[in-house]
Amino acid sequence: MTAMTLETDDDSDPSRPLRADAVRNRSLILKTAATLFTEQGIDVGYDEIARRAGVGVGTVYRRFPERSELVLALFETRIDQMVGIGRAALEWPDAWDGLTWFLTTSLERQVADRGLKEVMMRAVADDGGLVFSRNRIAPLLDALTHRAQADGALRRDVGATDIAVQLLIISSMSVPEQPDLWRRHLALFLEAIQARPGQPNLDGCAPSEEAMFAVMSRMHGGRR
Amino acid sequence: MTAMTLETDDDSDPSRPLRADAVRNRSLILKTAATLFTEQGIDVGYDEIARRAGVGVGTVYRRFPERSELVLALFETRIDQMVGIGRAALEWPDAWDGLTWFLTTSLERQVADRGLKEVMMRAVADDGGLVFSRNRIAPLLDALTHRAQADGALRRDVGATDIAVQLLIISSMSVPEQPDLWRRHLALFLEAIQARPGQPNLDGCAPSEEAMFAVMSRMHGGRR
DNA sequence: CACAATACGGAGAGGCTTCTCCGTTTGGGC
DNA sequence: GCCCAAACGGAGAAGCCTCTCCGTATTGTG
Repeated sequence: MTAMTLETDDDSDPSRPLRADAVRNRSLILKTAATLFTEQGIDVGYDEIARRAGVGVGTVYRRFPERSELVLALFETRIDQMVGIGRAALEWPDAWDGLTWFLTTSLERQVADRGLKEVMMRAVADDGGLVFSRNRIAPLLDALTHRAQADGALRRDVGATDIAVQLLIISSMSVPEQPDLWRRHLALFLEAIQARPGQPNLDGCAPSEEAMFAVMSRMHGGRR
Repeated sequence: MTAMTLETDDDSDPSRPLRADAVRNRSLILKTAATLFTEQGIDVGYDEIARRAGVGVGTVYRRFPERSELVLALFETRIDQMVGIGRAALEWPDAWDGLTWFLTTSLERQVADRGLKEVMMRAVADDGGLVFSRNRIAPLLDALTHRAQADGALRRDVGATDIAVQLLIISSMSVPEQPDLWRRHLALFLEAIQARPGQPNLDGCAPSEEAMFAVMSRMHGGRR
């Protein structure tokens, strides 16, 4: 399920391989963190990860001095998949259906995985090591937006950042009490952004990058 | 600006009046907290309040052992105003316009006052002393919803709780970078919930009280 | 098998809150 | 003006993080 591909640690000498016990512990930590991140989000304490992995805190810090290294090692493949979904959506014959499918599928994944949802949010808001995922997904959403507008299906006064903000907001609507609540509100949003004759124009303009950052970090409380 | 009407403290003997210095400090604290709550939200540390009011922390804790007492003392009148707005909205000749006006006006107030926004959220999510405000506003939103539906202006498959959830979510969209962003998204939401011929039906059902609670507490991180 | 080099564990330092407690000050009835 | 109840201030206890450090254990190489 998880990558193991990254050379996140042993910063000094890249050739020196990890000792056998270190390798064992590293994957123990990754496996444990994967579970904890999905269930409780990417802010679980290192102490908790260490305890559940049966290692000392020191070991976790030694292997992943930056939390973002741990997060990246675990979510890289999932972000790759999101990018894949975006590209596939661009291939759909109908632009609107492609956009719809992209939003639905992204949300399905984010709703099932609290960690992923947070990664997507922080990817926008953080100045840390997660920005890269924003840089990979934003152009896709842009392309999907423009394509649907060119097609006359999406209203011209909404921007990709409007959609991004709503996407992340709607993803916060998944609660155990009513797991499909987000689908209703996605449906409502989709109806709202569909181009329709005689539609009044929206005031203002789509959020700037900075405004979107601000909304996102406000939304989750914004750690570190 | 603030109430001073509540008998929040001196729990033991209600007859015993506060000493002059206590009264002076109490209103100092209220004045300071009013500013801090509006600017930084209702979770500012008591230490901060005490420092800015020029009193000791002990004094703040003595006067307001429960944070909710302090919050209530400060937001009661503002909540009264919200109720007033709701009632006024019900008087509008056109049901849809009344609902629209209510949502816009509530949001204007919440956006200008971080504390108020949080109070409205917690009023929903908390089991603390704030539930009462939820109990006062919910019936009004209910009435506004039903009225607009009876009028054929509001689609019948959205519930008051759908609107409540969106209301609070949109209020989180106010950021200094783009202070009017929320207006765009309110406009979109309003278009989405307007009744229109040949509209597809929404799946699922409006959030239960519990689901709404859960969304709200998740939204802000949910203290205490 | 010996002995670096490497890695381990977890106590505890440091930083942040919230909240308590008690020695000192202040108020106001007499 | 005296005196005690009432109120004050703020040091510090307690809880909860993150992160470091160092004595001990494990690895694998010559």
